[in-house]
Amino acid sequence: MNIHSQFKEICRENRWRCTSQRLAIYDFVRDNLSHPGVDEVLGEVRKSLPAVTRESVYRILNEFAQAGVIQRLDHIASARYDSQTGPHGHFICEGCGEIADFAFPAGTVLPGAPEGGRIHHIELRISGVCGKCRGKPNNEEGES
Amino acid sequence: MNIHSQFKEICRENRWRCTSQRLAIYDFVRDNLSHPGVDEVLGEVRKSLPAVTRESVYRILNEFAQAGVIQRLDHIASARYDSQTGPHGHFICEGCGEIADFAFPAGTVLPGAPEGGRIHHIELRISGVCGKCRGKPNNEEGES
DNA sequence: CTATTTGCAAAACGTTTGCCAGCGA
DNA sequence: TCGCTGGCAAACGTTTTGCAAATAG
Repeated sequence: MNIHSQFKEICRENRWRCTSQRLAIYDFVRDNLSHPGVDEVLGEVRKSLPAVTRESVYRILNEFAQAGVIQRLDHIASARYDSQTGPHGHFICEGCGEIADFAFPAGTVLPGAPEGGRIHHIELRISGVCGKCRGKPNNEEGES
Repeated sequence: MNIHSQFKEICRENRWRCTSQRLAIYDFVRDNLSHPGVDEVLGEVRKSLPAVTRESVYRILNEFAQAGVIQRLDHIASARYDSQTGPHGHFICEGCGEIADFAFPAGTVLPGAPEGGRIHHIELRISGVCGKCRGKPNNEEGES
């Protein structure tokens, strides 16, 4: 299955129109391991579609993320501060934004600093929906 | 050692003036496990110092974070997207903003969803300074 | 007394939104 | 044809910055 038909499949699943902008963005983002920002995507996509705007890139990437095709990495909307500076875990609710701490499971092995680098903070970050926010009206989440 | 003298100690270490605003913010943030945002801190601090501004809270919290007294949780400045949606690790350089993937160390135990919640993404996030950014001029980081 | 720090105001920045024309189905 | 979508422009909220007055040392 090539990228184009894979894309059409995804469009059908999500009831999206198969537009050139969506395809170009999907084409660049899919299998891309460089964690691009909006401007990287915009720059690349404009090589084939010069008229594309930043706003559309935002809209489409956010659609992709919401559908689970890709992941958006800035889970926390605005600045939050934590007095615990040592390694621990955070569960971040996408519904209410609440952040809950948890300890690392026993036996967790922490990776070392990359070649020549230095580590400041280690955080096992889990994003999802908390118990309170599931069961609320307008919540897409299934029950199971 | 009480909080006040602990605070004076920290001020001395960082060559800060020991102002009432800094003390009030330190007082609220220190040992606080609720991951407060700027407005939570502002609201609490204004109970004792009604004239404090949001801008000062930002400035002081960011100083604290830079000194390592607390941690700021939104490590990623602007939106970044990742085609890998499964659990993996990210090393985020505070200097250049680059994000590098790494696999979980063998034997890593992933925690389950919290009571009644659902997990969307799992990420072991490490922030620090990469090899390239150390050794650069204007870099506070020591060598060792 | 001096240098730092605050409050104020405004800028800067990234992101989202409303609307109409244009395009896909 | 119909309605989703993209481009445009403008709004929006958060965070940062320049400056003069206030204040700690």
